[in-house]
Amino acid sequence: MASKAEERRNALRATLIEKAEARIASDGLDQLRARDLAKDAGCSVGAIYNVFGDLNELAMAVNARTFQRLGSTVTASFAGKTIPPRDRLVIMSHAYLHFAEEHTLLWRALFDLKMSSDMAVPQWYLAELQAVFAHIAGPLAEIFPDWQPEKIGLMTRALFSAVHGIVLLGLEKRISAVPLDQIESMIALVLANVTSSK
Amino acid sequence: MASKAEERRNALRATLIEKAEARIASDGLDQLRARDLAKDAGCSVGAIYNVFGDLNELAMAVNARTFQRLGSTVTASFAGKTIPPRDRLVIMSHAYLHFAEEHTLLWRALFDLKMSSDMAVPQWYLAELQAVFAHIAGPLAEIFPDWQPEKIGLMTRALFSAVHGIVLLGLEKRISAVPLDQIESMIALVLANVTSSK
DNA sequence: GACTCCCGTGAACGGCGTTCAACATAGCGG
DNA sequence: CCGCTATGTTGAACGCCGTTCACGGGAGTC
Repeated sequence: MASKAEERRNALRATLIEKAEARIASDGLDQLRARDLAKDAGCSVGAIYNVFGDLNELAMAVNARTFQRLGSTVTASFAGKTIPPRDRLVIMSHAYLHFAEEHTLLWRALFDLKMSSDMAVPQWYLAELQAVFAHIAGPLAEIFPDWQPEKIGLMTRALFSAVHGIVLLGLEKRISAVPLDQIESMIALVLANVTSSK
Repeated sequence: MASKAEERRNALRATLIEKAEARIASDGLDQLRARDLAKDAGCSVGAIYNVFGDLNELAMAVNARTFQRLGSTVTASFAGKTIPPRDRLVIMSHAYLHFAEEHTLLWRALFDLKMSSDMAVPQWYLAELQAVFAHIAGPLAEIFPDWQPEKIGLMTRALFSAVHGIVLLGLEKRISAVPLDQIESMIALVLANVTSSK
């Protein structure tokens, strides 16, 4: 049976993801080195390539975890409470901001990784994204009951992108070190104006 | 006199910037190679390092040009015309979008370059950014004459970041290949709702 | 014409991701 | 319990990268 071998393989896979995540979290995706990783995981460099095709695949696996944790955090921010749709959008956005701020390098790795080259976008990626979009589209449909689904969809993506942009540039130190509560204000300001009925 | 030498040095500097820009525009910042560049410019690899400290400095010089052209494009989009402040914001944003779409790789290099490490943010960078902010703050002050300058400044940065985010994710193929006119609609949708008086 | 200084040159260096021939080991039929 | 094979593991080696530096040649000076 291959259970022994497969078990070790899965154990190594888990270890590699864990160590890679730690290294990305502390030093950034661009500082991930195969030799460092082998040392961290107590294996040889070649062993990495028996589990993952290349370092990108490993980084993808880390991103999958990060993305899921991000989704859970955003979902948990409003779950179980009864909150007006406008406030729900603000609370979710703030949850997104705080996740990005607390796990900046892991969060950045989600977008720094270039997967355009060869393979298609993985399934889990689109699934998580759709879940996030659904969380935004729901409140929007409540706020604008007369809007067509297409317009709701467009606004959903627009709002997600807008909040993402505010968080991205707000956390970027070189442009302007914006205090966290000011970034919160920016998000609230934009969302309040966008979602206020005319 | 050092005029002969200095002349050649400046000529090489200009050539290197030109060739580097061409290579970034066609292949992206991460495909910029010192050896390729030396071949393009007809010099040795070492000569590059007599003009620039490293390839980052050269990429910075390319970014400076790109940033100035971006600023000119956005400014020209509404110059000389008398346009209501709301429409001016939309027109500027669309000019930003089209510049990013037409010079995607050069535009992306503006943000991909990591200058956090050692040196301070260059002066031209902040100056150009302030010019862009001024173009946004003007219309905003017209639309919201009763807002405090601090709130105008916050909204200025928020709107810039939001539009940037919409353009960024809209042009990102992996998330969803959004047609250009849909990105325009998203920007218009957000700006219309943000700048509409309640 | 000789001397000096400076700058372009490209081979060399260290570090990277990735590969692969050599080796170790686990599973298995006898 | 013993070979035999097939699969997993290893780390030296490969090719490519940015960057450096000892060398050689050409310009400026007397």
